[in-house]
Amino acid sequence: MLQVNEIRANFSQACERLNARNFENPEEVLGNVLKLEDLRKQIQLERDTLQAESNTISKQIGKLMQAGNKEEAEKIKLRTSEIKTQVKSLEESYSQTETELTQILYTIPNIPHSSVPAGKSAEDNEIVLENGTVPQLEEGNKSPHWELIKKYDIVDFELGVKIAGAGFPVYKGKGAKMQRALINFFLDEAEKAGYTEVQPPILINEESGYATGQLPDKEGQMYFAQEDGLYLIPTAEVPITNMYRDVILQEDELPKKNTGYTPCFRREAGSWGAHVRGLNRLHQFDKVEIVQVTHPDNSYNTLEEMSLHVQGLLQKLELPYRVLRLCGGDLGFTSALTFDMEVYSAAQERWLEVSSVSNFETYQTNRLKLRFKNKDKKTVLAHTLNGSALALPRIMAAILENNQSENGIKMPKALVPYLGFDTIA
RNA sequence: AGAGGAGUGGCAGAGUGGUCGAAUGCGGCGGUCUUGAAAACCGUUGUACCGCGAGGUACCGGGGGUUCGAAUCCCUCCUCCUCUGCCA
Repeated sequence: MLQVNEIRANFSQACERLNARNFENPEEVLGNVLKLEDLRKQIQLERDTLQAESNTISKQIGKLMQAGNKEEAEKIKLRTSEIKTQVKSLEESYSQTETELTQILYTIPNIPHSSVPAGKSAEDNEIVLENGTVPQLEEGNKSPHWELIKKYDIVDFELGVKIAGAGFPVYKGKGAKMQRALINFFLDEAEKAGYTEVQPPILINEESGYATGQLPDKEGQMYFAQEDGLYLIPTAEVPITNMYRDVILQEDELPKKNTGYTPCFRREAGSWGAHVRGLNRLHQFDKVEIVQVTHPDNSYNTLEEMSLHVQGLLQKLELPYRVLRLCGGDLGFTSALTFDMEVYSAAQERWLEVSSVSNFETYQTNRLKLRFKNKDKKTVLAHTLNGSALALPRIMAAILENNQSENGIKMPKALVPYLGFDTIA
């Protein structure tokens, strides 16, 4: 959620940046925010003044009662009942105004960083760099992963359909082992990079969903357990970042670095099509996430650091990849700047997104009330960042496709100690 | 899941209708003393919002109510502890 005082201080700049992500009528919407806040302040002033008077009178009544002067006390009581009705109605318009204000703020996405290119869709994303060589597969060994997993019997979609439904694969044998190996590899690498591992709940309450911005924006994309009012997490970002909700840190405690492995659940309603075969898009998948809470001055250095960490993983897995700077139209609702990492999937002959590394600046911390005490002992909002490091299914798809040959599928060296085998044949 | 008990400032813990934003202790911060440290002593020490300021308002698990006035009384929800039951 944007900070109103920031909107006020940088109004035209905010409007201009929101245009970069195709937000409609920023002037009108942000203007409304300011108007509503002014109104809120005005109502508060009125209410507080009346309340102050009422408090004073109440104290007088207390003294009179103690002195035994009941008559005088009854007399001034009249005024307080008058105040009471006024305060009550002011109270109502206050909370109404405040609700209206937050409702609007919930609909406003984060303001894109100045480096975010304007653009409508993924096609306008900027390619920052490409790394690694795209393998040339020989004819006859150019199968997409959905054929390979059948051939070697390592992932079974039909079985998943029987148990749950489409998009819930069953990993079997070496396929299951690959999952476990990747999770351990990613967690170990994150730990080496200074992240503390956590295992959070994978169901979250409504408050957590609002705090990191999945609600109300992505309501329909999360599975919901009606009976208990809990959502299945779409990413570990939600529970991990929410560990710091309502927390005031000391400046020297920053940065906070956490990593966690969780399953992730996405309903992805209506997004089934040609490009979502096999492991490309699932309702349930595994992911290791990295999350940082930083000083506002450092968050963009941290974003770079996190991006390099993810790239390091891809290099160790010997996967060709590229890094994209997302354009305004493709930028997530809560993000100020996002880099996507895509690996090349040699049989599908296309790039697959495997990680998204984002800086949310204060957009999340404002809702989280995640702050720190700076050197001047002032309490200020921290910045949050997170990134996938990494999401498993598409990594698995790319490893399978890129390393296939007539002798089977060769595993990346870095993974062999975790797997206990070097080939799937 | 049932019965009982409890939720107060960083922590411990008092307060059961009026001057309580809240005693006291510990911790933290500043100072005196000391070559330095410890001890001792003195002072200070929550958050948010409104106001140019003086200052004001709200917050004692969350929400609602009674009252001129609520940490204190009532309702409701949540959490924790103890016992019983169930269970990976």
